Amino acid sequence: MGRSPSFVKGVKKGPWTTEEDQKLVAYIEQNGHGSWRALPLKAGLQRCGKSCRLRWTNYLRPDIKRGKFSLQEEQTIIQLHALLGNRWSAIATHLPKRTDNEIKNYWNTHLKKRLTKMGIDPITHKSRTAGNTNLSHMTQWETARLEAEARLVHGPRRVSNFYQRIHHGVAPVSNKSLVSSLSPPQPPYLDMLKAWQGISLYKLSNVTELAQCMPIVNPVENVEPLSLNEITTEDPTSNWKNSKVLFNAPETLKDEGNQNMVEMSNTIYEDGYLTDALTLTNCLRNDGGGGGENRDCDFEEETSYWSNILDKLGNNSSFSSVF
DNA sequence: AAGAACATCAACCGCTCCAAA
DNA sequence: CTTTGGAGCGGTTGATGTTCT
Repeated sequence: MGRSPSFVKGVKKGPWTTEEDQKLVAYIEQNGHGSWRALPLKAGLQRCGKSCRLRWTNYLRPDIKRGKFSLQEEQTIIQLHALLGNRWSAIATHLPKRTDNEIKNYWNTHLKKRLTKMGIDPITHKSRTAGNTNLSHMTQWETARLEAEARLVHGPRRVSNFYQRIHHGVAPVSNKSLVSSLSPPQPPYLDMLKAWQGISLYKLSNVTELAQCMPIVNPVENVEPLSLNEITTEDPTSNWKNSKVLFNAPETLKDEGNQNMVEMSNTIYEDGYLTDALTLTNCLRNDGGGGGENRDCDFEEETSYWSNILDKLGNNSSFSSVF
């Protein structure tokens, strides 16, 4: 694999030999990489600094996990891709020991094809059939989602259900699309996604920061479920900052026509910071909206609702500190 | 068995970002 | 404020491996 070696101005290209690898590893272990540009000369390599950096970060680094991606890793990639698009480095920050290059390759060679096969657009993460008919498009969408899950999930599930939820909405792939995706009226339960979009637009300078507070943390096994309604606090931010177990409440959401019931099961997470977009949404709603309840409202009402929330965020220092 | 077609993934290229001068 | 250069990112390439016909 790789490319055939070529020599330009004494700089070697193409696949690395074992000897070159050994030289690079030995040098970095002893001296650190320092300036990549200066490294090849010091390490006795006829490579450019860029090539050395790439070889080290994508292959030789000791903290790299190689081999097959686990189911959880796959789901994490899909979730994050739905939110971040092709921001591989940001996605890689949530997959310990995996490199952005590896994730990118895995997406292009496996996951993208798999989603396409399932009838899901790998760019928007929306069902390709959803817009083609006026017949219950959410039903089709849900069918595609369930089919996707059935194929993706082969064992017991205890992973974030953010994937499920985000598939009901627009998957932003850039800051620009984040902005535009806020404009059109959407089904009320898209508010989970809107929460993230709103925060990213108002509180974060870039999407990478958003990724860093994504709900991808270690699930806690064997913890008794809490009712979503048990999460009540005057200061919602302190709730999810300090709580260990946030919720594990089964929730039923209705689609926009109130015709199809969609069962959603939330997952318990353990962490000291924000763990789930729905938790955020529901905590913020304890000001009278009621946690997790279905809300039928028009776009204007939604806009006003989110303006209030964003005002609240702006006045809350502990919230800001999380980000 | 052999060639074609497809899949995989290490590595390169060109671009952007950002800190330092 | 502008310029410069290093580092990093995402898209793409192409050699090699695998499957299909």
